[in-house]
Amino acid sequence: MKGYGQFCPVAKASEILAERWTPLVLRELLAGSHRFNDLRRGVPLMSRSLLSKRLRSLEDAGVVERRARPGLQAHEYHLTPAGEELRPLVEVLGNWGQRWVLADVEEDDLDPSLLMWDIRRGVRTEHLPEDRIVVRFDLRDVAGAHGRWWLVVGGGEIDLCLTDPGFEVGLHLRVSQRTLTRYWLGQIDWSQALADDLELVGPRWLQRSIPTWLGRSAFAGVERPSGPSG
Amino acid sequence: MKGYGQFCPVAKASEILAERWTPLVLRELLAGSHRFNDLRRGVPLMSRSLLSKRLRSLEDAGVVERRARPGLQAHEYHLTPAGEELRPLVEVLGNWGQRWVLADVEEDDLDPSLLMWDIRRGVRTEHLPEDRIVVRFDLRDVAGAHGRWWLVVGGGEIDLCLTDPGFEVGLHLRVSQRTLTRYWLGQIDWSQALADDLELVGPRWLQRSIPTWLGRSAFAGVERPSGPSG
DNA sequence: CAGTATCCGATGCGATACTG
DNA sequence: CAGTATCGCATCGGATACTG
Repeated sequence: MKGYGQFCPVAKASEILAERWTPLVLRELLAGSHRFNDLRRGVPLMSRSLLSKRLRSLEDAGVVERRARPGLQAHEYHLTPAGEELRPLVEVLGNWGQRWVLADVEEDDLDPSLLMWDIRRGVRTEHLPEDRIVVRFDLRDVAGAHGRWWLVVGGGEIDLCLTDPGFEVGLHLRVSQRTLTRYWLGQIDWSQALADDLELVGPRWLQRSIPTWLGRSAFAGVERPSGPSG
Repeated sequence: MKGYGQFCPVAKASEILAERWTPLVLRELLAGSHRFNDLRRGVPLMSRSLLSKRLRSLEDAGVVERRARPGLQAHEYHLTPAGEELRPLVEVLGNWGQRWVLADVEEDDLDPSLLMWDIRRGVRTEHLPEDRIVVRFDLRDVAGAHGRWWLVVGGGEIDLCLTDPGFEVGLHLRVSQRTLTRYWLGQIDWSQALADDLELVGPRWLQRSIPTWLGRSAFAGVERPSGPSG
């Protein structure tokens, strides 16, 4: 049996949406990913076959539209109007998760690639300095290739590299992935991150500017129940 | 693997909420069911073991509180503050389902018990006549025991019976379960139901009053995309 | 009534290999 | 790159039986 055998709108919506991975795929689509491998980057633990299958189900459900890319046999995945209207759902999920679930970040949920990809996507281009800056991130507790990143920003351009792009590094961050994740999520502020284990090396003015253009999660501002007025 | 391995609030919330049956269990709790078998009535196709298991998971997640009932070894299930804050989630799901999924009611989703139970719960007591009235429903296309119902309303009392309670029947409805379901869901109005296959037998004033106190789904008023301004 | 324990079949899903 | 097909296991979940 697939459905719930109920005419209730909550049940009919849940048949489509309350499946494993589906809300995360929607989150990625709503965040603006359209290509298969871009979507994959947002859900790295999901297998290709399953992502393919889910996209197909969502297409059948009228949530996703698959557009062929001319020449190639690849596609682009876009939300239909019905899919766009799922933004409130993902927001409500995220707000609730931020308020009630993320008491502490579990070790299993840390993922340096996901974090850096989010950071890249969240850079506030409107607050960037004019000139190009290379920011090096050293995630001190991450061994191997995923422990060093170069973020190239400025001049309307944002790039994230796992290998040294060669330009001079303007600012160098050394921080544990936990602290950077907690800052990203809004659990601690910049000064608390500095107090924990964030170290900055570089010109004073750059150290000052970075929190203005380094974004945070869309849910960073959600008030927690144990907070001031909760 | 159980979780999604992501620190994202959407992912953490989905680990708890985007599981099979879970949104429907939440719907029932939000609708005010607290006892195991009351919950079951709202999700009749869910097995007891699974409902038990889900309630346990929700308890572990801090969404449900299980209270022992003194003397008995039974419990009452109540939403915690975190659980109460899931009301917007269920509303968003229902709104979206109403707008985009319920194009037509599928045969598999019809369920006379669920429908009559919903109707019972939705009776607008504040619009009821003073005196007790017995309304008999004949679901003409439902064979067997679930095709005849007696709704006893009035004087602050609402009862739903599958067997003749013995009182004099004040109003008699004959209608297909599809038409009654479509009215309940807001897909057709009362006059359209009468035009389809709804027949009423009883005093004129009672025929007039019934649509004022017979409620409809909480999502009946949600505008459909193909509607006037969509 | 109000569940819990056990069994076992369905299927969900990841791994791998393959294709244009 | 952008997926799809196949295989096999692990888990989910329904049926049944059992308990206080």
